[in-house]
Amino acid sequence: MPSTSTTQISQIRQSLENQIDTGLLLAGSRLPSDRVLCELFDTTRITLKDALLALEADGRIYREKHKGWRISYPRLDYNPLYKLYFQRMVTLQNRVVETKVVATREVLANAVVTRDMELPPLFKLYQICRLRYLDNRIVSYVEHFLKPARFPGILDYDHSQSLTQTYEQHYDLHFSRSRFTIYPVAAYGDVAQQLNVTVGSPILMIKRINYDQHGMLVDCDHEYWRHDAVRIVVDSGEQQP
Amino acid sequence: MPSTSTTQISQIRQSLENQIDTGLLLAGSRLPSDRVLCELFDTTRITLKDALLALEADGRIYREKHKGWRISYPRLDYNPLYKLYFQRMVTLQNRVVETKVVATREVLANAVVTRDMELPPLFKLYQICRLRYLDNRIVSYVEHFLKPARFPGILDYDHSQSLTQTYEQHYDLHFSRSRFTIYPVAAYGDVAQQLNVTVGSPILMIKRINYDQHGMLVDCDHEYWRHDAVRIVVDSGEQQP
DNA sequence: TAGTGGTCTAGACCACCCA
DNA sequence: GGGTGGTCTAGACCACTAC
Repeated sequence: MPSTSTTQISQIRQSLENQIDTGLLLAGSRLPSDRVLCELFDTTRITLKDALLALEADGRIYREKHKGWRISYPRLDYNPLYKLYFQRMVTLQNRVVETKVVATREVLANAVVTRDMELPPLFKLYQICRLRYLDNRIVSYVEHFLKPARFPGILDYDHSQSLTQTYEQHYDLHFSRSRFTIYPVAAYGDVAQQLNVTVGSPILMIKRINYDQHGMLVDCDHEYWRHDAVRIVVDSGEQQP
Repeated sequence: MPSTSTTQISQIRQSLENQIDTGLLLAGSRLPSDRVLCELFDTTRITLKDALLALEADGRIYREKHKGWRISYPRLDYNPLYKLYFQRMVTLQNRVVETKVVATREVLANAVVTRDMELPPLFKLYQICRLRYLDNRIVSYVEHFLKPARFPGILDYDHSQSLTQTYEQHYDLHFSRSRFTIYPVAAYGDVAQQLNVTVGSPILMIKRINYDQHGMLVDCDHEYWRHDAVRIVVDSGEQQP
């Protein structure tokens, strides 16, 4: 049976968890300030923080920097085998997605991207950086890296809509296959800044390497997800729709 | 560009990260005790801990309860589309897996399992709990839930080998399809205890619901992975081997 | 038993958000 | 400018491991 640890940290966590489970604290609602919670549980800010961090790690609560803790929303199902525009996958779950472009530029491929995309050294790529909002809340920061030769002039298009759609309509490009690599990391630098989370917060990274209809590697994505916002769903033994 | 934050926490993190990246600290080697690190970085245990927690969240270091911090090993590639015995998937990556049975029993299905397995209320299941060791280190705690009618007498078998193999050899059962659901959670109760990690540590949960060759739902697994030990790899647009 | 990590206290100052 | 969260100090005791 689950051992009910009796540290203060566990007690505070269980108490808050209980309030969430029983619907006393609804998704999106804000927790009282940490000083108030300290009084409530008769403890110090550090102990309280440990309890909140555990709930954050479990995806039950989340925070935006300097804006307090809130109850997490249900996760979005992310199915890498569904060859739908991301937008459509979201719509099918009765949720609303919005995309904001934060940067489009030419960059030198870094070590990781060079290896992943099998590039020669000192290779220049197009980079498109975007933020994704789910039901009006930031959920992911995405960096696309494109081989320029395959996408002349693409930086001039509007990228607040589906990039996949731009590929199809303007570059006669259809993905034949993609390789997804998914693992937990922490938010540093740009990622922390763009997602507006504390440095070191837990993130679910989804890397994607895409091949066109001729089997050529054309681009790759780095998606950094708020780790409580998403859930990977994969059906084996079935063909994808 | 990645903004190099100048808090002590970030400085300590970057310093350690650098030592790891440059090979001065090798996978598996132990960090000095926290008191020593405090002296080294001229700071307090709490500040140091924040830096270590960030590195843990990023999967760069790990710990076993009361046994100090160590440098993480490369992640295992986990491909849900490969219909191999788990053991074979590991062997192909030149790594060694071992399984230890920690419990076999009959249990009442809890709310989550009842919903996931589409069971009536108050349903009894067989439960097999196992620990997986990768290269002699604990990496995951797995709970299997089996419908008893499909597996008469299975609790009497030896389960330190492949369960899939036991299914095939003794119950003429072959998986036709499986549904994987993967998301980050925190370690509580049994999970924390069995994995020997601090309550609230980050975990990657892999849920599996399995169907036999007649399309019947026969069992489900809850796999709790040390979140730095694994990496999900999915190829879309290809048939699985 | 010594040393380690885990928990906890009671404060402080700073950075940032919002009114 | 007041309140919030983020960072940081300088200690303490306890639980557990390894010897």
